[in-house]
Amino acid sequence: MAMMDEISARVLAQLEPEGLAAEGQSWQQRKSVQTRLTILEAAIDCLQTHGYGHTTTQMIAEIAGISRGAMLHHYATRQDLIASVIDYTVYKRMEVFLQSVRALKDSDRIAEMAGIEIFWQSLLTREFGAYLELAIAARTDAELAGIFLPKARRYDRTELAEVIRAFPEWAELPAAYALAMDYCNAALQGLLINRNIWSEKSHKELRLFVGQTIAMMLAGDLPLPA
Amino acid sequence: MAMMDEISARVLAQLEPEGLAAEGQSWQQRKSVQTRLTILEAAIDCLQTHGYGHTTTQMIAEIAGISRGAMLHHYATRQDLIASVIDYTVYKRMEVFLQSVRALKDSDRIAEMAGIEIFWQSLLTREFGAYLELAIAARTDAELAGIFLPKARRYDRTELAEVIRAFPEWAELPAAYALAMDYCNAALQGLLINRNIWSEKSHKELRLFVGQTIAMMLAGDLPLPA
DNA sequence: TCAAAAACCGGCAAGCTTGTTTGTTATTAG
DNA sequence: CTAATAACAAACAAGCTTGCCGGTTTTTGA
Repeated sequence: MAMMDEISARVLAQLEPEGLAAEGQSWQQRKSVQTRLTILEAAIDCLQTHGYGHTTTQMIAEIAGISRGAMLHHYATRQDLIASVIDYTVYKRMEVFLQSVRALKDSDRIAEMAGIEIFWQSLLTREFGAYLELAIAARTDAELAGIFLPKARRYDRTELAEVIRAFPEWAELPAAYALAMDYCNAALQGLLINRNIWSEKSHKELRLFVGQTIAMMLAGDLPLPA
Repeated sequence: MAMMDEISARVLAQLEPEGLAAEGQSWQQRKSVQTRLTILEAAIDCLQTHGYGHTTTQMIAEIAGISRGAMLHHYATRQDLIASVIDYTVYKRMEVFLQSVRALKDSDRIAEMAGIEIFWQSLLTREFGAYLELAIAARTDAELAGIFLPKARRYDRTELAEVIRAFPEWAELPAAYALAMDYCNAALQGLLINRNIWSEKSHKELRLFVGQTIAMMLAGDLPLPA
């Protein structure tokens, strides 16, 4: 448990956004950090609720409860704000995930489906909702892609390198591990974007199936592609 | 082959958009249909290139090569146009898919991976690019969701009911069939939205793995969830 | 104490998007 | 032939979004 905490701290430090760490400084700096956090949380809400295209700076300022002028003092342009939102959502995504893993008792952790369920729950958070909006928007917005893709790839590498510490049983199957991670992400994200189209029953079945498949990979019961 | 054509015709008729079928009418009607098709194709291009949020009526008219006034004669509001685009993309998506299936020789059709490859290719089309944009936008746009979700669900039902005719070997496993369809869609769509984030190598591996899994389902080598 | 800096607020201009309106040309029906 | 209708074009008003600027209050450091 102590080792787990240490790992979490290290991983989070890797992804931690820049302007938000200084907590023990002057009164102004603490206030500034607090206001920025409020703005970023408001931006996440707006992204999740209204989508990237319909999220305006006015809207974010209103949700955050400050004037637009004050917000532009902290984030000079919309792009500056979005860049910080990306850092923040990536950070929070990993934070939520590690927190869930840490909350598992060891007995639960080893049980089948526990990892899948944590993955799935992490996709239902506000943070991932915002992240998905940015990921989709980056596909058609070259400027956004320029700042989003490097950060997304960095998150992926970090996730790959650290999840195996949370589920050490995978260490014995290094070849299958990376595949299993991608598989889990792809299947569950695909499930997510079809959430409003498919029936709840189909959803549960497919989620069970994915979990079952991963359990079989772990048991070595599924052949890997050449 | 003749039977295949007949099925395609029936399925396409089910999904065919309203104002675009009348081909043998007066000169004006033919011209009108042609212009509408040009507009819809332009809209697909814009959606795929600039995303739902940044696609403007002005932009669509320019790509289509007509004035905005002329376009608004055919589609009075932006919503009217989007609704037609949804119908049209759903129609084209099925058309492309059935066309690919029909082009398969029977020997190829039975081979493993053929179905997966067709699915994957159909996700790389302009039509599906536009469809995905609308699907994502519908998650945060209640008005769009109102017109998109019913059509998307109808497409899903049609796909489920008709793909089994193209791959009759699944008829012997009715319980697994619906699951396999959802699985295929979820995994490949999840793969698609991570296309710019993951490496090409990971992509190929995962695509192979999904195909392999489905082949195992077809062979009855994978247990189904309770 | 006091000047500099930071946090914050409100308003403004420029640009873009949408929907409407008015007008012109081409086609159809009686 | 002629009146009605459809296709098309251009201009306009209203609303929104963004970035910028001037001004106010609070905090900091010398």
